[in-house]
Amino acid sequence: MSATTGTGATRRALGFGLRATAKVLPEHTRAHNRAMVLQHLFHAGPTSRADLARATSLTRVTISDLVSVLIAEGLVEELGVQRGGGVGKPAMLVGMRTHAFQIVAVDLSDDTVMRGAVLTLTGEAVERRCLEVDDRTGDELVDLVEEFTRGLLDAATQPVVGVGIGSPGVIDVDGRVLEAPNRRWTDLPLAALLSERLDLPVHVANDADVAALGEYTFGGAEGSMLLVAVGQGVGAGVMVDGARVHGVRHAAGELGHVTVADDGLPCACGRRGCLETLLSAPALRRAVAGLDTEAADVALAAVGRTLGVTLAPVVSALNLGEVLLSGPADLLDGALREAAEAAVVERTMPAVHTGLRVRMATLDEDVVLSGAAVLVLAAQLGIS
Amino acid sequence: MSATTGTGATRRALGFGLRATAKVLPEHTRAHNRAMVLQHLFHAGPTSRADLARATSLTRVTISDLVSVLIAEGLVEELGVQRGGGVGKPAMLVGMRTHAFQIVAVDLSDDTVMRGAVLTLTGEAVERRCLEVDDRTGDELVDLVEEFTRGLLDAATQPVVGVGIGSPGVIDVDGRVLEAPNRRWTDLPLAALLSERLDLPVHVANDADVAALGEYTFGGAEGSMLLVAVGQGVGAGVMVDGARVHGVRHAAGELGHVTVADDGLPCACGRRGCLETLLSAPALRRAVAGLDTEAADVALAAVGRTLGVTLAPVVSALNLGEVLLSGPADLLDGALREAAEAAVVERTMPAVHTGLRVRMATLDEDVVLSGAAVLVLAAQLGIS
DNA sequence: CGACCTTGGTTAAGCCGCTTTACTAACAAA
DNA sequence: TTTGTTAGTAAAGCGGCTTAACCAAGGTCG
Repeated sequence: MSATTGTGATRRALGFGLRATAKVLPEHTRAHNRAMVLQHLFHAGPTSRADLARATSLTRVTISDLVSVLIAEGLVEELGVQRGGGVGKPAMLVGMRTHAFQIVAVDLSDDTVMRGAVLTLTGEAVERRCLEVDDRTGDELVDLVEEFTRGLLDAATQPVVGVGIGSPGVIDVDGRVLEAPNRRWTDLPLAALLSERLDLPVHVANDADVAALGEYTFGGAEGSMLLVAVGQGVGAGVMVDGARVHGVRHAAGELGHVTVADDGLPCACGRRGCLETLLSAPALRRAVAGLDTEAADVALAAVGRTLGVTLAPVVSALNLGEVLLSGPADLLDGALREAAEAAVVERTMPAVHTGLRVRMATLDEDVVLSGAAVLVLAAQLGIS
Repeated sequence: MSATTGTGATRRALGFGLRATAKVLPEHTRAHNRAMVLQHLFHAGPTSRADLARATSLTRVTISDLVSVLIAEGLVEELGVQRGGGVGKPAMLVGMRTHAFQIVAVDLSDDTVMRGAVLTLTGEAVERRCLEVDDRTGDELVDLVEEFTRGLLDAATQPVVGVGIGSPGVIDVDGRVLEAPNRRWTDLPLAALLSERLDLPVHVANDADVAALGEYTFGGAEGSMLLVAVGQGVGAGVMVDGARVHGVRHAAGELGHVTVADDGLPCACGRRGCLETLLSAPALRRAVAGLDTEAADVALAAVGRTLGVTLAPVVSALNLGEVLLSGPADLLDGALREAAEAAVVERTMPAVHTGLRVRMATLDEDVVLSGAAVLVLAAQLGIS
């Protein structure tokens, strides 16, 4: 027989044992290669057509064609010839028009205030807004999000590619909020709803997942990484081999309610000793309240160690390259982080922990907004 | 701008922040759709062209063309008309010729004896062989594997699609053994070497990873799952959203040397309290030696609980659907398994553990052989 | 200085792979 | 027997990439 090589088809588990793959058409080829070009321009900056061809291993002909379409769409522009090259005809640089389009991003991770921004395609904030939530929940909260988003859309000075939203809760790939107790959202198709009302592509995902995505694309994080987002609670976003992990019930990353202390404090979830009872902004502030620096560091290190102990099996199972901490730096970036790193290193084998870093996220308060932007970039342009 | 939708391009992290995607050509479209057809025939059995078209959402024309090629290659055959249908022309069933090709699989997970088999495409063993290793290591062991494989190839009664090997150690995607201390293999391109010598496609992967793959394809396991392989040590294979997890340094699944006891027994790795000091066939046998059934169950339950405590964060981070245990059933399938399941459930939130099962692997001693076969099926035919 | 070389980019022709449309084949129901 | 329904094939067309051949615009070198 001929040793024909099949593709590594993207698979998805469907119920019991049935695997579905989607058909691929010639135009998907185009979409893929187009995304590859945009991806390159996005990360490497202005590039000549010839260099694009070399980078993608497509031919100059195909690249030229592709670029001409992108120029016609306004996504790309010619930037003049590259001076000072060697022999041969000097190259014409083409680059993404990163400021000619904008993205609206909304961060719902805080219970009390929603934050939003108008961003360029490179994630620079052009306009920021905040809005008190005033204990609104359920449909009322949806209306408020819509209104808030409309305001941001009005503030946009360029065509908007789409809206990205990071929200707490369990959210499926289509942006349906399956469960977000604090918001009183259950099985709410938030993305579809807003997309309909705003007549724009809207993408919704879990805030911690989105934060991980943001760090991956804008923060330079590795493709196998876990981000621990510390706020009113704890969540995590996980990326494996460059792809977001969703899990069987879309609940991947729900680390806040793993038991970490056998006779720990009671938790809001009804059980005892959850990670969240120790590691959350309020819990940490309580833990260090009234202590001098030294004593506070001891307390923080204890929490850090617990985090490290909890993450060691995860790091081993996935052979992660990085663990990022996101949240209040005064609490996390110090004794806590160091103790967590030490514990992970101490409790894993060298093959797993060599090269591993436990570090702070680089995007600070904008992680979720940036990540929400990546959600849009990835879905609309294939960039991440 | 036009709201063009990009593809979810397959990405891979390359060093720091650089992402590479491979170009896609029209013929990749073909390969993908071809794999999809084979995949369907493999899992659903004989199917008419018209049903294949409906299942894949390709047109009957394309399916007919694809099938005719597969028939010409000998991979597929017509099986006569489907009797007793409703109105209309009765359909001609086509099916994979699962017995017209064979796969050679080798299991190197045991230190002392290598096991191998000639399998049909559905994983049925046609011939089994064993060979004492006699403390051979390094190049000598490679030669022995080659000789052993040659024997199996000679025993094959049908054309062989390829050779699959499951081996302990850290192994990269190209089948290069980066590190396998007990075999004295370091940075050994085993797959390339054997492929060259045997003039056949050879695929090599970690034994636990391969076991997970086997359970996924032949054992009906879910797409987000972790398999704990207990033998002379402990390893794990992880699948997330239907794809194998490799990790940054190809060391994903190395759970044996996670610390689980703060002042535990000394481990061969030089540290103390590794999971492997409690959970391995020898360690378990020692633990229950001389105990009556009840006392043995208490001892096994203690280990099971430790395993559950270790896995709880992993299950939460990935929202796994299943955890499988593979190894000696007399030790694992009972108090140990139940305690592990109880601990995972007890220590994770409902959204994570509802629907989760901790169960025994179904393929018993053949897991690694079956998995090695899947390695070949996936690489050569796109089936998994 | 002009011929030649090198590199960037475009045009034309061709192949591959899918779709739509239109056809034939084979059966059940009326 | 006619009609309707479903399976499968044939022909034409379109999208998307490649190769081959070309022009453009600069260096290098005799």
